[in-house]
Amino acid sequence: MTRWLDDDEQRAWLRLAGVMLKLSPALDSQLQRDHDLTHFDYLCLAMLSESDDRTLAMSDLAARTNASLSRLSHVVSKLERRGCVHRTPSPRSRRVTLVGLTDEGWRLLVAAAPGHVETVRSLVFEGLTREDVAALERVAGHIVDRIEESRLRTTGRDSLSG
Amino acid sequence: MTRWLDDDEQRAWLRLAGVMLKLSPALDSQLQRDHDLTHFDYLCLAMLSESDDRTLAMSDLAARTNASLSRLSHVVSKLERRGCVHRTPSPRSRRVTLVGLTDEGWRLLVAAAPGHVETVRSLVFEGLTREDVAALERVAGHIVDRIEESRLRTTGRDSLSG
DNA sequence: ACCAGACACTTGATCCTTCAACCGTTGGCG
DNA sequence: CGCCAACGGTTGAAGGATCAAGTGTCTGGT
Repeated sequence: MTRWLDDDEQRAWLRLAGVMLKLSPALDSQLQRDHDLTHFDYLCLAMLSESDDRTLAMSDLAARTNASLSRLSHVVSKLERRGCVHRTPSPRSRRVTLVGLTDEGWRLLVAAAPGHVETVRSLVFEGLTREDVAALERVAGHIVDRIEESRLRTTGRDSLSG
Repeated sequence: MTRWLDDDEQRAWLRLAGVMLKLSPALDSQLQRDHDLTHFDYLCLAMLSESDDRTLAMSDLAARTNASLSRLSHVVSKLERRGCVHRTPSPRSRRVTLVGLTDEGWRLLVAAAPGHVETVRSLVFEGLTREDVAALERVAGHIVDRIEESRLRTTGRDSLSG
């Protein structure tokens, strides 16, 4: 019935699980210690900083940070209390709310970026060849795409395939 | 000052972050829905099932699941309440506690394994070449190793390097 | 014009994870 | 022997993520 993983796949899977289990905490821990930020907080600020007017709709920001709207909403509330971000109702449509990076948020991002990038470099990229980096991009992209597809497959239609 | 990421690295990093952000929840969600298990719960049961006597010391299990002792302790308590696992003081040393998989835990694992493996296969391995799998193992292993090293570097000695 | 359903979000409860503090045990050293 | 630092593990509180349910808005069909 079940097609189990062969030895190569099993080893690769164990390692990938290791990355998920260890890398997130490692990034969180550095950012938390140095700037009282989660890695996800940082990602939100970073994505906003790269957008026109440093502003995005909640949905767009959620898509770019790979997060659920619910998760994002909680985090934006937190960042808003901290003065890093502000919500505005969109003039285009009354159901979208725009999130904008404040000067305070920009300053925090600028302060946090070097340490974070240094951590990423030293934990991930240091010692990788250009081919490794290319392979990483390819495989990681493949996985993200497959997850995206499967989400569409299960939320899109439920009644087919029976 | 800071050595920023070049374009290739940045794209690869964005994708890897995407994997961490999306894959864990995807695995959790399937296991949660079908068997009321976290991916981490599952990993604990799986690691125990592959050990002699289906038993490990807390520290060993923590190492194999890439978890902190604290996290593991909470989870083992939960699995214990559920009857999947039991704690025993070790006869060898009074400070280690042994965790053993119960028959109930074994049954749960056997029931959950096919669906979980199917999910992993379809989200990760389907469509990857053998070279991709090898690259994944190599790169992921590299990252885990670097994190391990850096942990030793910062917890081992604090007073040196000044 | 109307209504059903989808969309864009928000909220509160619940659960999971982390953090700091703690306890008893053990190994090493004077 | 007696001390102390490190080890192995547990706990409770605090913060983060998820889930289910809710609000208000927009759209498409009739």
